[in-house]
Amino acid sequence: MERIMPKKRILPYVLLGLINNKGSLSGYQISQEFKHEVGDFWHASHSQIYPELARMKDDGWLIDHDEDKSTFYSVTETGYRVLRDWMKEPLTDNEEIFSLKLYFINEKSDPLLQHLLKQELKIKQSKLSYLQGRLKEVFIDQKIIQKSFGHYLILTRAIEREENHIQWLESKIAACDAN
Amino acid sequence: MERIMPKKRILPYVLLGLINNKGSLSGYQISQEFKHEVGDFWHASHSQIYPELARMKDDGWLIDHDEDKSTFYSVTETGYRVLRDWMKEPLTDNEEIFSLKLYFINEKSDPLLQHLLKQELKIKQSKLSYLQGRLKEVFIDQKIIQKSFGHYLILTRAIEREENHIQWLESKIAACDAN
DNA sequence: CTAAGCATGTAAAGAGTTACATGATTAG
DNA sequence: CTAATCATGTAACTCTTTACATGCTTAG
Repeated sequence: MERIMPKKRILPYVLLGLINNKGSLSGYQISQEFKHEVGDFWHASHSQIYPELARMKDDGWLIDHDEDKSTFYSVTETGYRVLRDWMKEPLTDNEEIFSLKLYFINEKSDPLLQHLLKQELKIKQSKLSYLQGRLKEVFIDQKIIQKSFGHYLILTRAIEREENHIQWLESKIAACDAN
Repeated sequence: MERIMPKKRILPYVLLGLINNKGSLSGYQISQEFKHEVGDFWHASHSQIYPELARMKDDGWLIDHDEDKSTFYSVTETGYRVLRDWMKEPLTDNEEIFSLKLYFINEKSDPLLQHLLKQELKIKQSKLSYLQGRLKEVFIDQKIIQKSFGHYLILTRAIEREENHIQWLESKIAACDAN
C-alpha cells in the first residue's frame, strides 16, 4: 500500500541555508551565489528562485524587506528550525547533499559538523567495500579488462576517489575531535 | 536573437552507449545496469527507458528483436555514428559526462581514450586554479574561516579532490602513452 | 547612446519521477 | 498459494529550463 510521496525537494532548504549563511539575500544575489562554490553541488535559475522565495515567505520561513530596488529575505525562527531539522535528517549516498549541509554550517563548534562527517564516513566506507566487491566480481581476468577498458578505468577511479574522500573525512574528524 | 535551443539530452546517448557496450540489451536489463557502476553518474527509470528506446528505434538508431518475452535492442550503424559523434563533442566541467564517455570506451587502443583524458585534464587544471583563486579571495583571514567553517571545508575539500583527480588523469595519460 | 549588468517576474515546454496497470514466472 | 522478480507500458505530476517580458543603472 503505497501512498503518494512526492520526491523530497531540496531547493527550499538550499535557499534557507544560503540566506541563513549571509543573514539576508535578494533573489538576484542567490542566483549569483550559484555561480561560485555552491554551484558545484546545486543550481537553480532565477525563474525558480523568485517564486520559491515568495512561497517560503507565505509559509513563514522567510521575511522580506525592500531596499534599493531589491527585495531582501531573512530566515525567520520557523525557517531556521526547518533548516536545522533538514540538516539533521540522515544522509544518503549523495555527496551533493553532504556538501550542501556542510556548506550551511557556520561554526566549527556546531555539534552537527562532527555528526555529518561521521555519517558520511560510514556511507563512504560501505560504498568503498561495495566498489571493491564489484571490481573482484566483474574483472575476474585480464581479458575482461581489455574488452571493457573504460569500465575498468572508471571503477578503479571511483575506488581511488572514495579512498581519498575517506582519508579526508577521517582527518577532519580527528581535527575536530581535538577541540 | 536567441533561437529555441532545447537542453541537450543525455539519455539517448547513455542508452546507445550501454547497448553498444553489451551488444544487445532489453529495457529491463538497462534499468538493472543503472543499479551498478553506471548508476553513479546517470540514472533513468523504466518509464523513461521504454518510450526512449521506441523513439530511438523509430529514428533508426536501434533495431529490435524479440526473444523470451523480452525485446532486445542493438545499435545500428547510424546509431553507432551518432554515439561516436557525441563522444567526440568537447567536454565541459561535468564529471558525469566524462565518466559516461569513458565508460563507453571498450578498447584500450581507442584514440578517443587519450583525447578524453587530455581534455578532462585541461578542464580540471583550470578548475583547480579557479578554486585556488577563490580560496585566496574569500578566506583572507582566520576570522572568516571561523565564521564560515563549512564553506572553508568544502572549498579546501574541492581543491584536494581536483588535485587527486588531476594526478589520476596524468598517471593514466602516461600509462596510455607508453603503448 | 548603447551594450552590459542589475533586478524581477511569468509562460511554455521538456525532463524525470511516482503511481497505476497488467501479466508471466520462479522460489519458498 | 503467495511473495518476489521479470517485463513492459501509460498517466499524472513535479521539477527545471528556456524564452518572453519589463524597466532601471552604469560604463565605455
